[in-house]
Amino acid sequence: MQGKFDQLLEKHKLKKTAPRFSVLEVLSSRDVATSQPNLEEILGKEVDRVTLYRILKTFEEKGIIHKIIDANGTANYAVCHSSCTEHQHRDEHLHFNCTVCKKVYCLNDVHIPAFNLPEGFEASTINLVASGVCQACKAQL
Amino acid sequence: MQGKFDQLLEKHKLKKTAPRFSVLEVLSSRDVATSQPNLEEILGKEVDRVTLYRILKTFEEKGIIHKIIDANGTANYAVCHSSCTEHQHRDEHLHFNCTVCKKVYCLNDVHIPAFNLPEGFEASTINLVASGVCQACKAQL
DNA sequence: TTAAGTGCAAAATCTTTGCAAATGT
DNA sequence: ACATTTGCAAAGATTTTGCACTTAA
Repeated sequence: MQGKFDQLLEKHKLKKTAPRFSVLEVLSSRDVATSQPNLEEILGKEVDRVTLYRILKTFEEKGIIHKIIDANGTANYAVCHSSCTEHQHRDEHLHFNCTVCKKVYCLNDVHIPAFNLPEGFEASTINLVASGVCQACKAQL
Repeated sequence: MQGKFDQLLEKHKLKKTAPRFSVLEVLSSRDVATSQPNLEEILGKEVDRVTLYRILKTFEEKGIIHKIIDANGTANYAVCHSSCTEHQHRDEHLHFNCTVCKKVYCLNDVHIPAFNLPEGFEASTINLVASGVCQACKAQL
């Protein structure tokens, strides 16, 4: 299904280049968010490190992928699940950061419960990251 | 009230040095978390950058301060509000990251609501960061 | 053809490490 | 006096910038 990426890039008026396809392939082949260092490792041969920075930045601005900062401050990326646009990201679901395998799971089904902010505060984005041991890693203990 | 810091350092078997007092003074004089770059700026003359890294690391390990990674992946620090120990941090309250003034507020009064993790996942730490415009900044618009 | 995108080199930052000198107990 | 802690210098890592070359449209 190559056409999927074609459409995606077209939709955002981005040129269909080899490095961009590589990035999309890696990110969409995974059910978890991928850290930038990890991406570099995987794409090392095909995509220049600087190009990767620029692609990730562009994709994020266009709403194609979203960035999750994990507990260590490392950027992780995942293709946007629902309808992110250039103007508004909608990735307000729970992320789970496994401390053993370092994976960041996008738990799309768990929605963030409501809470009250003090008078005068207004939130535009909410980020909920839980850290602990994931399903898979716990099974191996 | 100099004695407060003295006690704090004694309690954790840390030597009472000038740089450490400086860090504690800055952090506790503020009701918001302070970013590391900001700390460097403030302490630039009195504390070496490397020393600052080490102090922050030590303090965090001892449970004297806690680290909040903001939406940009930058580390922010605040003195622990309640009873953090070397073994367990209890900073599971909401943080509010203002996109205008960049401050990170510790909203100790807003507790994180409960949510259900999928089978097999177990969270040891929870981090909830809301981004938006804070009280003070909104008033100035 | 030409604007957008890439890759390399190099600058600018940020973070860590090693070690001698200084400091608190 | 002795173990800790600091400050400097230097290595390592990360991120950004500039610019010539390449490529998709």
